[in-house]
Amino acid sequence: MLTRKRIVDAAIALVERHGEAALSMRAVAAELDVAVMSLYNHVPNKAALLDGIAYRVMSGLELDDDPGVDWKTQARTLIRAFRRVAREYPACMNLIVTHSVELPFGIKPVERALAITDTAGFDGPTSVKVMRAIIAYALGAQLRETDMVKMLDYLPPDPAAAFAELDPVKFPHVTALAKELTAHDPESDFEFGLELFISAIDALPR
Amino acid sequence: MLTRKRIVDAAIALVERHGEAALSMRAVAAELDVAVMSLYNHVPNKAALLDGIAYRVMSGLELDDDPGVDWKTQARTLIRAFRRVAREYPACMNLIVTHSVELPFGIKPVERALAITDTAGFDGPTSVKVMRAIIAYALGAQLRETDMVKMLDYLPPDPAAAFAELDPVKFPHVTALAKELTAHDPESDFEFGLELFISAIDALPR
DNA sequence: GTCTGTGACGTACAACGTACGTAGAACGTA
DNA sequence: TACGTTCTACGTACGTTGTACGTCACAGAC
Repeated sequence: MLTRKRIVDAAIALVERHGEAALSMRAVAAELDVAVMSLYNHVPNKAALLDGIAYRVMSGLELDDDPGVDWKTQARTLIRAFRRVAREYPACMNLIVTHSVELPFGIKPVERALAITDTAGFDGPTSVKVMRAIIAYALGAQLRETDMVKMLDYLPPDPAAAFAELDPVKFPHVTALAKELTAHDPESDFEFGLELFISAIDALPR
Repeated sequence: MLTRKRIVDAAIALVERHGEAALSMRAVAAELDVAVMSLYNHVPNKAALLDGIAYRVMSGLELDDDPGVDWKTQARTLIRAFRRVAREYPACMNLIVTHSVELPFGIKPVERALAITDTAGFDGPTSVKVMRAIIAYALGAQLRETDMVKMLDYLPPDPAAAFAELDPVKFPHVTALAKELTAHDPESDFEFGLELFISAIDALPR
């Protein structure tokens, strides 16, 4: 029996295995060993399938509310939950952020974030701005990461050498930091920015 | 005479007028009143055309180096230069960030950013991390902004009402902040996050 | 004149999303 | 058992996309 759930599952598996470009209705149908048009009995169109992927993936967000700890720990936990999902479905997450499907986040995470900023002591308008800044950072970090991967794919076998070959007079810092610029530890990069953000929020006047 | 420059110009105009989805080789050819395949004498394929768009748009970045002011002002100026470009070519910028074309930024802005963090007194590795965090934020803010626009398009005529109709018991903060959540002032949102970031960087140990 | 590019173009093809019509299976009702 | 209804899987077909390939007109060198 064909089912919307089975279709979305197959689509997710397909995207994770062969990338976003491989996601076509025909490919999904082949994956499930059915005819293409059979899919349309359960999914109105491809955009809806993307929405289904986004919803399914985002549903994996673990929003365990532990009101015993301080707001900073709560905030870190929430953001890292997002990161965990992104690590579990990297290709799908990339698809979600770049296609801005439906509400990019559900409402539950938003509620959770606003609850956290509330316990941190901020008024409503400030809470919304803080949340938006964090969302922007999380989305952007995700984007930058896939950019980085793509860049390293394109670049010659030794990217650091390519950087170092630039004119050191015109690009003194880039050439000097060639090693750091091509090294790539997404997790520590992300954590660095996250702590930066949280400390800045902490320093904000109430 | 058909020219790569004319092709890229036409493509940019087309994207800004009718959106990314309207960018097809055939549409560009029609815009220039030439046959489709003539384009391929100057552009190897569509991906290269996207790269051309990205390069052209990003070249509009004004990187006026004014070493008289403190690093915070320099940083603000650099980031706002990016914002200015994004405001001038919103649709193209959206295309660039979502398709992560080529080097997402050129090398010159990177050099400039590292120079700024250098004068701020950070060592190399820290400078790279700081720069990456800022890039992530700038990219994400851009993304979040177009998401927001799309969301407001989809939502019913009065989005605030839709938010407010949610169950106030399950979503107390969202319903209470319905007005702030649907209000949308990209510039002030962006500036808020930017100042947050800069103050956090300022507070960082050297 | 002839030769050699070079760039504009037409045709053609594979892959895509999907509108539409059909056929068969499952089921309640008589 | 017979019949009508509903649901779902499917085949065919169309328009649109990127682009490989071959052709053809024209410009400049000799």
